Amino acid sequence: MLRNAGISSRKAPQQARSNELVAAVLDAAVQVLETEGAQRFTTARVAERAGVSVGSLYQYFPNKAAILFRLQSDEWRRTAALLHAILEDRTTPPGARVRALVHAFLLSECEEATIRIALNDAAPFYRDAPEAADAHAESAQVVRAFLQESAPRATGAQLTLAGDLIKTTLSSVGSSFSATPRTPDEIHAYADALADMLCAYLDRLAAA
Amino acid sequence: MLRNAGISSRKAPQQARSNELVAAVLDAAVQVLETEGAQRFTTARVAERAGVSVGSLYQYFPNKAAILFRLQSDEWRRTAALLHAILEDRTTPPGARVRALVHAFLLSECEEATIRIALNDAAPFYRDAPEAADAHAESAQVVRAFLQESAPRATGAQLTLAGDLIKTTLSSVGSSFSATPRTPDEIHAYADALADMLCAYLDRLAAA
DNA sequence: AAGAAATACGACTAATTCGTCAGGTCTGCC
DNA sequence: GGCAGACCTGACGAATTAGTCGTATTTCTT
Repeated sequence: MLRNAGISSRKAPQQARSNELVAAVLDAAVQVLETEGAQRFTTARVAERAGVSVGSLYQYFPNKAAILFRLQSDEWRRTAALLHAILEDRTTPPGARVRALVHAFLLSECEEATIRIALNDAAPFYRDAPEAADAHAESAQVVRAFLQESAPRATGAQLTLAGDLIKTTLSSVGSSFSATPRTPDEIHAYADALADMLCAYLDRLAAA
Repeated sequence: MLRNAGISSRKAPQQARSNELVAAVLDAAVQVLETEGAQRFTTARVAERAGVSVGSLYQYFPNKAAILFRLQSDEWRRTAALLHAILEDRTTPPGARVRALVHAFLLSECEEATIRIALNDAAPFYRDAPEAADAHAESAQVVRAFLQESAPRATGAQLTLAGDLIKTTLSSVGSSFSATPRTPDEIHAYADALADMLCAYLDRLAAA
Protein backbone atom coordinates (compact mmCIF):
# COMPACT_ATOMS: atom_id res chain seq x y z
CA MET A 1 0.00 0.00 0.00
CA LEU A 2 2.37 2.64 1.21
CA ARG A 3 5.16 1.95 -1.23
CA ASN A 4 6.34 5.52 -1.47
CA ALA A 5 8.84 6.17 1.23
CA GLY A 6 9.34 9.93 1.32
CA ILE A 7 7.08 12.85 1.74
CA SER A 8 8.74 15.24 -0.65
CA SER A 9 6.75 16.19 -3.68
CA ARG A 10 6.86 13.74 -6.52
CA LYS A 11 7.42 16.05 -9.41
CA ALA A 12 7.26 19.79 -9.88
CA PRO A 13 4.38 21.21 -11.92
CA GLN A 14 5.62 22.93 -15.07
CA GLN A 15 2.62 24.19 -16.93
CA ALA A 16 -0.05 26.58 -15.73
CA ARG A 17 -2.78 23.96 -15.40
CA SER A 18 -0.73 21.72 -13.15
CA ASN A 19 0.07 24.65 -10.87
CA GLU A 20 -3.61 25.35 -10.60
CA LEU A 21 -4.23 21.70 -9.92
CA VAL A 22 -1.81 21.64 -7.01
CA ALA A 23 -3.38 24.77 -5.60
CA ALA A 24 -6.84 23.30 -5.98
CA VAL A 25 -5.75 20.14 -4.21
CA LEU A 26 -4.30 22.04 -1.26
CA ASP A 27 -7.41 24.14 -1.07
CA ALA A 28 -9.64 21.11 -1.17
CA ALA A 29 -7.49 19.39 1.44
CA VAL A 30 -8.16 22.19 3.90
CA GLN A 31 -11.87 22.00 3.20
CA VAL A 32 -11.99 18.24 3.62
CA LEU A 33 -10.10 18.48 6.90
CA GLU A 34 -12.45 21.16 8.16
CA THR A 35 -15.73 19.61 7.10
CA GLU A 36 -14.98 15.90 7.42
CA GLY A 37 -12.21 15.76 10.01
CA ALA A 38 -8.89 13.97 9.98
CA GLN A 39 -10.55 10.59 10.29
CA ARG A 40 -12.30 10.91 6.94
CA PHE A 41 -9.49 12.71 5.17
CA THR A 42 -8.81 10.56 2.11
CA THR A 43 -7.09 11.23 -1.16
CA ALA A 44 -10.27 10.31 -3.00
CA ARG A 45 -12.31 12.90 -1.14
CA VAL A 46 -9.68 15.56 -1.61
CA ALA A 47 -9.49 14.85 -5.32
CA GLU A 48 -13.25 14.91 -5.69
CA ARG A 49 -13.55 18.20 -3.82
CA ALA A 50 -10.80 19.67 -5.96
CA GLY A 51 -12.63 18.56 -9.10
CA VAL A 52 -9.69 16.42 -10.10
CA SER A 53 -8.96 12.74 -10.43
CA VAL A 54 -7.01 10.74 -7.86
CA GLY A 55 -4.42 9.89 -10.45
CA SER A 56 -3.66 13.55 -11.04
CA LEU A 57 -3.34 14.14 -7.34
CA TYR A 58 -0.77 11.35 -7.09
CA GLN A 59 1.34 12.93 -9.79
CA TYR A 60 2.26 15.81 -7.50
CA PHE A 61 1.96 14.28 -4.06
CA PRO A 62 3.63 10.92 -3.38
CA ASN A 63 1.06 10.01 -0.76
CA LYS A 64 -1.56 11.27 1.64
CA ALA A 65 1.03 12.24 4.25
CA ALA A 66 2.68 14.64 1.82
CA ILE A 67 -0.49 16.69 1.51
CA LEU A 68 -0.93 16.88 5.26
CA PHE A 69 2.70 17.72 5.82
CA ARG A 70 2.49 20.50 3.27
CA LEU A 71 -0.51 22.02 5.04
CA GLN A 72 1.24 21.79 8.39
CA SER A 73 4.39 23.38 7.01
CA ASP A 74 2.44 26.32 5.65
CA GLU A 75 0.79 26.69 9.04
CA TRP A 76 4.18 26.70 10.75
CA ARG A 77 5.55 29.26 8.35
CA ARG A 78 2.70 31.65 9.06
CA THR A 79 3.09 31.28 12.81
CA ALA A 80 6.82 31.77 12.64
CA ALA A 81 6.30 34.97 10.65
CA LEU A 82 3.95 36.30 13.32
CA LEU A 83 6.42 35.50 16.07
CA HIS A 84 9.26 37.03 14.14
CA ALA A 85 7.39 40.22 13.33
CA ILE A 86 6.25 40.92 16.87
CA LEU A 87 9.27 39.86 18.91
CA GLU A 88 11.80 41.74 16.84
CA ASP A 89 10.10 45.11 17.01
CA ARG A 90 12.65 46.90 19.18
CA THR A 91 10.61 50.08 19.42
CA THR A 92 8.26 48.44 21.96
CA PRO A 93 9.29 47.35 25.46
CA PRO A 94 9.72 43.57 25.91
CA GLY A 95 6.71 43.11 28.16
CA ALA A 96 4.41 44.77 25.67
CA ARG A 97 5.79 42.64 22.90
CA VAL A 98 5.00 39.50 24.85
CA ARG A 99 1.48 40.72 25.54
CA ALA A 100 0.95 41.55 21.87
CA LEU A 101 2.31 38.18 20.80
CA VAL A 102 0.14 36.23 23.20
CA HIS A 103 -2.99 38.06 22.14
CA ALA A 104 -2.28 37.74 18.44
CA PHE A 105 -1.34 34.11 18.79
CA LEU A 106 -4.36 33.02 20.80
CA LEU A 107 -6.65 34.90 18.47
CA SER A 108 -5.29 33.28 15.34
CA GLU A 109 -5.25 29.92 17.08
CA CYS A 110 -8.96 30.22 17.85
CA GLU A 111 -9.85 31.54 14.43
CA GLU A 112 -8.28 28.57 12.74
CA ALA A 113 -9.21 26.12 15.47
CA THR A 114 -10.96 23.57 13.27
CA ILE A 115 -8.16 23.16 10.80
CA ARG A 116 -5.52 23.06 13.53
CA ILE A 117 -7.35 20.43 15.50
CA ALA A 118 -7.85 18.33 12.40
CA LEU A 119 -4.23 18.74 11.38
CA ASN A 120 -3.20 17.70 14.85
CA ASP A 121 -5.42 14.65 14.69
CA ALA A 122 -3.72 13.74 11.43
CA ALA A 123 -0.26 14.20 12.92
CA PRO A 124 0.43 10.46 13.23
CA PHE A 125 0.51 10.30 9.44
CA TYR A 126 3.26 12.79 8.85
CA ARG A 127 4.91 13.23 12.26
CA ASP A 128 7.52 10.53 11.79
CA ALA A 129 8.78 11.92 8.51
CA PRO A 130 12.40 13.10 8.66
CA GLU A 131 11.37 16.40 7.05
CA ALA A 132 9.28 17.27 10.09
CA ALA A 133 12.24 17.33 12.45
CA ASP A 134 14.01 20.67 12.11
CA ALA A 135 10.99 22.84 11.48
CA HIS A 136 11.27 24.94 14.60
CA ALA A 137 14.95 25.74 14.82
CA GLU A 138 14.60 29.21 13.35
CA SER A 139 11.83 30.44 15.63
CA ALA A 140 13.70 29.05 18.62
CA GLN A 141 16.54 31.35 17.63
CA VAL A 142 14.23 34.35 17.45
CA VAL A 143 12.88 33.67 20.92
CA ARG A 144 16.36 33.25 22.30
CA ALA A 145 17.49 36.56 20.87
CA PHE A 146 14.50 38.26 22.41
CA LEU A 147 15.28 36.74 25.79
CA GLN A 148 18.89 37.78 25.59
CA GLU A 149 17.73 41.32 25.03
CA SER A 150 15.26 41.39 27.92
CA ALA A 151 17.29 39.38 30.43
CA PRO A 152 20.91 40.20 29.65
CA ARG A 153 22.30 38.83 32.90
CA ALA A 154 21.05 35.29 32.40
CA THR A 155 23.50 32.57 31.33
CA GLY A 156 23.39 30.91 27.94
CA ALA A 157 21.97 27.67 29.27
CA GLN A 158 19.29 29.54 31.16
CA LEU A 159 18.30 31.42 28.02
CA THR A 160 18.00 28.27 25.96
CA LEU A 161 15.93 26.54 28.59
CA ALA A 162 13.67 29.52 29.20
CA GLY A 163 13.23 30.05 25.47
CA ASP A 164 12.24 26.46 25.00
CA LEU A 165 9.79 26.68 27.88
CA ILE A 166 8.18 29.87 26.62
CA LYS A 167 7.83 28.61 23.09
CA THR A 168 6.38 25.32 24.27
CA THR A 169 4.03 27.01 26.69
CA LEU A 170 2.70 29.39 24.11
CA SER A 171 2.09 26.80 21.44
CA SER A 172 0.81 23.97 23.60
CA VAL A 173 -1.39 26.12 25.82
CA GLY A 174 -2.63 27.81 22.68
CA SER A 175 -3.78 24.64 21.01
CA SER A 176 -5.22 23.27 24.20
CA PHE A 177 -7.15 26.49 24.76
CA SER A 178 -8.50 26.62 21.24
CA ALA A 179 -9.68 23.01 21.46
CA THR A 180 -13.02 24.28 22.77
CA PRO A 181 -14.93 27.14 21.13
CA ARG A 182 -14.33 30.55 22.72
CA THR A 183 -15.93 33.97 22.66
CA PRO A 184 -13.75 37.01 21.92
CA ASP A 185 -14.04 38.07 25.56
CA GLU A 186 -12.85 34.71 26.80
CA ILE A 187 -9.91 34.84 24.43
CA HIS A 188 -8.98 38.30 25.62
CA ALA A 189 -9.17 37.39 29.29
CA TYR A 190 -7.22 34.20 28.83
CA ALA A 191 -4.55 35.93 26.78
CA ASP A 192 -4.17 38.50 29.55
CA ALA A 193 -3.67 35.77 32.12
CA LEU A 194 -1.18 33.89 29.97
CA ALA A 195 0.72 37.11 29.27
CA ASP A 196 0.76 37.81 33.01
CA MET A 197 2.32 34.45 33.61
CA LEU A 198 4.97 34.80 30.94
CA CYS A 199 5.81 38.36 32.00
CA ALA A 200 6.12 37.34 35.63
CA TYR A 201 8.56 34.64 34.56
CA LEU A 202 10.48 37.05 32.36
CA ASP A 203 10.78 39.59 35.15
CA ARG A 204 12.08 36.98 37.53
CA LEU A 205 14.56 35.85 34.90
CA ALA A 206 15.79 39.39 34.35
CA ALA A 207 16.06 40.07 38.07
CA ALA A 208 18.03 36.98 39.02
CA MET B 1 -20.16 -0.83 10.64
CA LEU B 2 -20.29 1.37 13.71
CA ARG B 3 -23.83 0.62 14.76
CA ASN B 4 -23.17 0.92 18.47
CA ALA B 5 -23.65 4.49 19.54
CA GLY B 6 -22.32 4.70 23.07
CA ILE B 7 -19.04 3.98 24.68
CA SER B 8 -20.25 2.56 27.97
CA SER B 9 -19.49 -1.08 28.59
CA ARG B 10 -21.87 -3.51 27.01
CA LYS B 11 -22.42 -5.92 29.86
CA ALA B 12 -20.78 -6.49 33.20
CA PRO B 13 -18.69 -9.63 33.68
CA GLN B 14 -20.16 -11.96 36.28
CA GLN B 15 -17.93 -15.00 36.50
CA ALA B 16 -14.24 -15.13 37.26
CA ARG B 17 -13.15 -15.98 33.73
CA SER B 18 -14.90 -13.01 32.20
CA ASN B 19 -13.29 -10.66 34.73
CA GLU B 20 -9.94 -12.06 33.77
CA LEU B 21 -10.86 -11.65 30.14
CA VAL B 22 -11.62 -7.96 30.56
CA ALA B 23 -8.37 -7.45 32.45
CA ALA B 24 -6.44 -9.32 29.76
CA VAL B 25 -8.03 -7.18 27.06
CA LEU B 26 -7.13 -3.93 28.79
CA ASP B 27 -3.62 -5.18 29.35
CA ALA B 28 -3.28 -6.22 25.75
CA ALA B 29 -4.69 -2.90 24.62
CA VAL B 30 -1.89 -1.05 26.37
CA GLN B 31 0.68 -3.34 24.81
CA VAL B 32 -0.75 -2.95 21.33
CA LEU B 33 -0.82 0.83 21.70
CA GLU B 34 2.77 0.86 22.87
CA THR B 35 4.24 -1.54 20.35
CA GLU B 36 2.10 -0.86 17.29
CA GLY B 37 0.90 2.69 17.80
CA ALA B 38 -2.56 4.18 17.58
CA GLN B 39 -2.64 3.77 13.83
CA ARG B 40 -2.48 -0.02 14.03
CA PHE B 41 -4.61 -0.37 17.14
CA THR B 42 -7.38 -2.75 16.09
CA THR B 43 -9.77 -4.92 18.03
CA ALA B 44 -8.43 -7.97 16.23
CA ARG B 45 -4.87 -7.26 17.32
CA VAL B 46 -5.94 -6.55 20.90
CA ALA B 47 -7.92 -9.77 21.02
CA GLU B 48 -5.08 -11.80 19.59
CA ARG B 49 -2.59 -10.30 22.04
CA ALA B 50 -4.97 -11.02 24.89
CA GLY B 51 -5.29 -14.62 23.74
CA VAL B 52 -9.00 -14.17 23.23
CA SER B 53 -11.39 -14.09 20.32
CA VAL B 54 -12.80 -10.87 18.87
CA GLY B 55 -16.30 -12.00 19.70
CA SER B 56 -15.47 -12.24 23.38
CA LEU B 57 -13.96 -8.80 23.33
CA TYR B 58 -17.14 -7.38 21.86
CA GLN B 59 -19.20 -8.88 24.65
CA TYR B 60 -17.69 -6.46 27.16
CA PHE B 61 -16.73 -3.49 24.99
CA PRO B 62 -19.29 -2.11 22.53
CA ASN B 63 -16.60 -0.90 20.18
CA LYS B 64 -12.97 0.07 19.76
CA ALA B 65 -13.54 3.53 21.19
CA ALA B 66 -14.76 2.08 24.47
CA ILE B 67 -11.43 0.36 25.07
CA LEU B 68 -9.47 3.51 24.33
CA PHE B 69 -11.76 5.62 26.46
CA ARG B 70 -11.38 3.22 29.33
CA LEU B 71 -7.58 3.43 29.13
CA GLN B 72 -7.71 7.21 28.99
CA SER B 73 -10.06 7.36 31.97
CA ASP B 74 -7.72 5.25 34.05
CA GLU B 75 -4.87 7.53 33.05
CA TRP B 76 -6.87 10.58 34.12
CA ARG B 77 -7.78 9.01 37.42
CA ARG B 78 -4.15 8.37 38.27
CA THR B 79 -3.13 11.90 37.36
CA ALA B 80 -5.95 13.41 39.36
CA ALA B 81 -4.89 11.38 42.38
CA LEU B 82 -1.34 12.71 42.10
CA LEU B 83 -2.57 16.28 41.83
CA HIS B 84 -4.90 15.81 44.76
CA ALA B 85 -2.31 14.21 47.00
CA ILE B 86 0.34 16.87 46.48
CA LEU B 87 -1.72 20.05 46.35
CA GLU B 88 -3.72 19.32 49.47
CA ASP B 89 -0.79 18.66 51.76
CA ARG B 90 -1.12 21.74 53.97
CA THR B 91 2.03 21.02 55.92
CA THR B 92 4.17 22.24 53.01
CA PRO B 93 4.28 25.86 51.78
CA PRO B 94 2.40 26.48 48.50
CA GLY B 95 5.50 27.14 46.42
CA ALA B 96 7.09 23.88 47.47
CA ARG B 97 3.90 22.04 46.66
CA VAL B 98 3.91 23.46 43.14
CA ARG B 99 7.55 22.47 42.69
CA ALA B 100 6.85 18.95 43.90
CA LEU B 101 3.82 18.65 41.66
CA VAL B 102 5.64 19.83 38.58
CA HIS B 103 8.53 17.46 39.15
CA ALA B 104 6.31 14.48 39.85
CA PHE B 105 4.08 15.25 36.93
CA LEU B 106 6.81 15.71 34.34
CA LEU B 107 8.54 12.58 35.55
CA SER B 108 5.45 10.42 35.24
CA GLU B 109 4.62 12.02 31.95
CA CYS B 110 8.02 11.04 30.55
CA GLU B 111 7.95 7.57 32.03
CA GLU B 112 4.68 6.79 30.33
CA ALA B 113 5.40 8.82 27.24
CA THR B 114 4.77 6.10 24.67
CA ILE B 115 1.35 5.15 25.93
CA ARG B 116 0.30 8.77 26.39
CA ILE B 117 1.38 9.73 22.90
CA ALA B 118 -0.43 6.77 21.43
CA LEU B 119 -3.53 7.48 23.47
CA ASN B 120 -3.41 11.05 22.29
CA ASP B 121 -3.08 9.95 18.68
CA ALA B 122 -6.16 7.82 19.19
CA ALA B 123 -8.10 10.70 20.73
CA PRO B 124 -10.21 11.34 17.61
CA PHE B 125 -11.87 8.00 18.21
CA TYR B 126 -13.19 8.65 21.67
CA ARG B 127 -12.91 12.42 22.10
CA ASP B 128 -16.39 13.21 20.82
CA ALA B 129 -18.09 10.82 23.21
CA PRO B 130 -20.37 12.56 25.69
CA GLU B 131 -18.74 10.64 28.53
CA ALA B 132 -15.46 12.42 27.87
CA ALA B 133 -16.83 15.85 28.69
CA ASP B 134 -16.86 16.30 32.45
CA ALA B 135 -13.75 14.35 33.27
CA HIS B 136 -11.76 17.25 34.67
CA ALA B 137 -14.25 19.08 36.83
CA GLU B 138 -13.01 17.57 40.06
CA SER B 139 -9.32 18.35 39.60
CA ALA B 140 -10.23 21.87 38.55
CA GLN B 141 -11.87 22.24 41.93
CA VAL B 142 -8.74 21.02 43.72
CA VAL B 143 -6.56 23.52 41.89
CA ARG B 144 -8.99 26.30 42.65
CA ALA B 145 -8.99 25.50 46.36
CA PHE B 146 -5.21 25.54 46.36
CA LEU B 147 -5.15 28.92 44.67
CA GLN B 148 -7.64 30.36 47.11
CA GLU B 149 -5.34 29.29 49.90
CA SER B 150 -2.18 30.77 48.41
CA ALA B 151 -3.69 33.95 46.91
CA PRO B 152 -6.52 34.86 49.29
CA ARG B 153 -6.88 38.41 47.99
CA ALA B 154 -7.72 37.44 44.41
CA THR B 155 -11.32 37.62 43.19
CA GLY B 156 -13.37 34.56 42.31
CA ALA B 157 -13.13 35.13 38.59
CA GLN B 158 -9.38 35.60 38.82
CA LEU B 159 -9.04 32.33 40.71
CA THR B 160 -11.05 30.39 38.16
CA LEU B 161 -9.10 31.84 35.27
CA ALA B 162 -5.72 31.33 36.92
CA GLY B 163 -6.65 27.79 37.94
CA ASP B 164 -7.64 26.97 34.41
CA LEU B 165 -4.43 28.44 33.06
CA ILE B 166 -2.24 26.56 35.51
CA LYS B 167 -3.96 23.27 34.91
CA THR B 168 -3.81 23.72 31.15
CA THR B 169 -0.19 24.79 31.25
CA LEU B 170 0.90 21.86 33.33
CA SER B 171 -0.87 19.24 31.28
CA SER B 172 -0.23 20.63 27.82
CA VAL B 173 3.39 21.59 28.43
CA GLY B 174 3.85 18.21 30.04
CA SER B 175 2.65 16.24 27.06
CA SER B 176 4.50 18.46 24.64
CA PHE B 177 7.70 18.06 26.63
CA SER B 178 7.40 14.29 26.86
CA ALA B 179 6.81 14.02 23.13
CA THR B 180 10.57 13.67 22.65
CA PRO B 181 12.72 11.33 24.74
CA ARG B 182 14.41 12.98 27.73
CA THR B 183 17.21 12.18 30.14
CA PRO B 184 16.54 12.47 33.88
CA ASP B 185 18.72 15.58 34.01
CA GLU B 186 16.75 17.26 31.26
CA ILE B 187 13.52 16.44 33.03
CA HIS B 188 14.82 17.89 36.26
CA ALA B 189 16.04 21.11 34.68
CA TYR B 190 12.86 21.60 32.70
CA ALA B 191 10.69 20.93 35.74
CA ASP B 192 12.66 23.55 37.65
CA ALA B 193 12.08 26.11 34.92
CA LEU B 194 8.38 25.32 34.67
CA ALA B 195 8.02 25.51 38.45
CA ASP B 196 9.83 28.86 38.37
CA MET B 197 7.32 30.14 35.88
CA LEU B 198 4.27 28.93 37.78
CA CYS B 199 5.64 30.22 41.08
CA ALA B 200 6.41 33.61 39.60
CA TYR B 201 2.82 33.77 38.38
CA LEU B 202 1.48 32.65 41.75
CA ASP B 203 3.50 35.24 43.59
CA ARG B 204 2.27 37.99 41.34
CA LEU B 205 -1.28 36.77 41.82
CA ALA B 206 -0.89 36.77 45.58
CA ALA B 207 0.69 40.23 45.59
CA ALA B 208 -1.87 42.01 43.43
C1' DA C 1 0.86 20.50 -38.69
C1' DA C 2 3.02 16.73 -36.44
C1' DG C 3 5.52 14.61 -33.12
C1' DA C 4 7.01 14.71 -28.32
C1' DA C 5 6.29 15.71 -23.72
C1' DA C 6 3.40 16.84 -20.04
C1' DT C 7 -0.81 16.25 -17.93
C1' DA C 8 -5.25 14.22 -16.78
C1' DC C 9 -8.37 10.52 -16.09
C1' DG C 10 -10.83 6.90 -13.26
C1' DA C 11 -11.70 1.97 -13.01
C1' DC C 12 -9.33 -1.26 -10.53
C1' DT C 13 -6.47 -4.18 -7.04
C1' DA C 14 -5.00 -5.62 -2.79
C1' DA C 15 -5.29 -4.80 1.79
C1' DT C 16 -7.36 -3.63 6.00
C1' DT C 17 -10.99 -2.50 8.93
C1' DC C 18 -15.09 -3.06 12.36
C1' DG C 19 -18.40 -5.63 14.20
C1' DT C 20 -21.86 -9.79 13.93
C1' DC C 21 -23.76 -14.25 14.49
C1' DA C 22 -24.69 -19.13 14.61
C1' DG C 23 -23.12 -22.44 17.02
C1' DG C 24 -20.02 -24.65 20.49
C1' DT C 25 -18.15 -24.90 25.55
C1' DC C 26 -17.90 -24.10 30.41
C1' DT C 27 -19.86 -23.42 35.30
C1' DG C 28 -22.67 -23.79 39.05
C1' DC C 29 -26.69 -25.69 41.02
C1' DC C 30 -30.49 -29.00 41.89
C1' DG D 1 -26.27 -36.48 35.80
C1' DG D 2 -28.52 -32.86 33.59
C1' DC D 3 -30.00 -28.35 32.76
C1' DA D 4 -29.89 -23.19 32.09
C1' DG D 5 -27.56 -19.48 31.41
C1' DA D 6 -23.09 -17.36 31.09
C1' DC D 7 -19.39 -17.45 28.18
C1' DC D 8 -16.35 -18.15 24.17
C1' DT D 9 -15.17 -18.87 19.23
C1' DG D 10 -13.63 -17.46 14.60
C1' DA D 11 -15.22 -17.40 9.92
C1' DC D 12 -17.59 -14.02 7.61
C1' DG D 13 -20.00 -9.72 5.42
C1' DA D 14 -19.93 -5.07 4.36
C1' DA D 15 -17.33 -1.19 4.00
C1' DT D 16 -13.43 1.64 3.35
C1' DT D 17 -8.83 2.67 2.04
C1' DA D 18 -4.19 3.94 -0.48
C1' DG D 19 -2.12 3.96 -4.47
C1' DT D 20 -1.40 2.18 -9.66
C1' DC D 21 -1.59 1.92 -14.52
C1' DG D 22 -3.20 1.88 -19.23
C1' DT D 23 -5.29 5.15 -21.92
C1' DA D 24 -6.93 9.68 -23.44
C1' DT D 25 -6.22 14.57 -23.78
C1' DT D 26 -3.80 18.93 -23.83
C1' DT D 27 0.20 21.81 -24.52
C1' DC D 28 4.74 22.88 -26.26
C1' DT D 29 8.22 22.83 -29.78
C1' DT D 30 9.85 22.82 -34.29
